[in-house]
This record gives sequence, structure tokens and C-alpha cells, in this order.
Amino acid sequence: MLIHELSKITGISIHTIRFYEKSGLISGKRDETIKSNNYFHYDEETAEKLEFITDAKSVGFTIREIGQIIDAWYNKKFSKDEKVELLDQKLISLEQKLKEIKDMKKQISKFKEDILNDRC
Amino acid sequence: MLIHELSKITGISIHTIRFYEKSGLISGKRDETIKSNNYFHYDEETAEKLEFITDAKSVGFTIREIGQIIDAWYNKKFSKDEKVELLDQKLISLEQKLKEIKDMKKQISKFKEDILNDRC
DNA sequence: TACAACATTAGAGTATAGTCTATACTTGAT
DNA sequence: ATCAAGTATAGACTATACTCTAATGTTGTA
Repeated sequence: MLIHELSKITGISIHTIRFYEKSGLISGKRDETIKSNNYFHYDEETAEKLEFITDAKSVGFTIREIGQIIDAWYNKKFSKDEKVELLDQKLISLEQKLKEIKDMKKQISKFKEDILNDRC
Repeated sequence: MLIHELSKITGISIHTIRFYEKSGLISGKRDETIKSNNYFHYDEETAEKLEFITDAKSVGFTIREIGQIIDAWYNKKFSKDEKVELLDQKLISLEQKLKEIKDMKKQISKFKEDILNDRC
């Protein structure tokens, strides 16, 4: 599929898709049999990656981190050990975020109780 | 205390403290009895706010959101109902973040299993 | 009194993550 | 053939959250 359709099915703007392409998160392929244009073609896998990117952004991973995770998943360049180590790191950082959010929930709940009980 | 000490006890740079001051998150008081300078004076409460800001930033709240929470907590301008409603909103958004992170943990764990079992 | 260490403001610079514009070429329907 | 709609690249612009520099004034200790 071309970028327009990829944008339509993922809900991500064409500009943003191009930005992710430039950032190395995804990569369309050029059809060498077509000489008249330079259009990028995208597959289902790219659509999956874009969905992952959306989720990963919302948990606070940076573009660089998301690139690393995608590489660990799709890229042949890295050894099994390297991939597993990277994913383990990310799991640890997610565990940390989980704890921070739970603590923040407690803190804000306490704020709320104090307000309800006129303690401030 | 002056900004240097506030920086030292919170571990937040003077530049960043001034940035938070300009952003309205904290506000030092000028000592009107001292005519010779314009120095800001900070209290323990400000140090507490800065600690809160650090925690809130790390769970992904923006400066604007953090300002709202601090206002709900310290500011007399808002009604009890307004304050509670804001904090409830933030609790809901934390609950959402919690879910997203748990889902991401599952997804990355699955990636990891697939790599360990040579399914990719 | 000298001077290092502290304080202030204004504004410039940086990094991240987009978002948009300009220019130009290609494709597909009429 | 025309022309709207799609595609590509380069680069400008924006927002957020700092981070730093310059210029200038104040304070405290030797």
C-alpha cells in the first residue's frame, strides 16, 4: 500500500509517518520494477509497527527507545542475547513507571482526602 | 531560604527552579523590609512542591497539569468541588496510564518469549 | 576595600517530537 | 489533454521543557 492508505488505516498523519520513516522506525520499500516514480510501498508489518509506536509513545518511550525495541523485534542485525537484554531493560523501566504511577495515585488520593476533610 | 539553598536541598538546578517560577508552579516571596535587593525567599512548602513536581514529571504530567494539581492543593482561588473534580480527572488519567503500561509489559514480554523460542 | 560567591532579568540556544509549506513530479478519471 | 488527487524532498515552524549566557547588582569574608 502507499502512504495515503497506511495513514488511513493507522490514523497517523502522512507527515508523521514520514517523520517516523526519517527517524528510522519504519521503512517503506521502493518498487524497482516501476521506473516512473519513487513511491514508497508499505506492508501490514509497517501498520503493526505504527500501532506499536502509538502505544509505546503513550507509555512514555522516546522515539529512540521505540526504535531499539522495534529493532530487537524485527532486525536481524542483533543477537538473541542482545535482543533479550534490551527487552529486559525495557521491562524493568516499565516496572519502575508502574511503581511511580501507583505512588502518584496514592499521593493525589491523599490530596483529595485532605480537601474533602477540609485539612487544607 | 534563597534559591541556592533550595537548589541544594532539592537537587534541582537554579535555572530549572527559575523556569518553574516563571511557569507559575512555585513562587518565592520578596522580603519587603529589605530594600537593597530583590532576592526571592523560599520556604519548606516550596521544597515540597519541587519534590512533587519531580515525581509528577516522571509519571508524564506536563508542566501545565502539574500547575493545576498544585493549585488544587495550595490555592485558595478554587472551590472544594473544583479541586476534587480536577484531582479525580488526574486519578482517572493515572488509571489509564497504569493500564497502558501493563498492556505494554505484556506485549514486550510476548516479544521476548518469541525471541527466546526462535519464533522470529 | 577587594573579590568570590551569590542574586536578578532578558533573552538565546538545545533536544524532542512533531506539523506544515513550497516546489515539483506522477497517476487516474473524465 | 486536463486536472484533481496523490507522492517526494527539503526545509521552515511550533510547542514543551529545559539549559545556558550576558549583563548587572548585592553580600559576606579576608
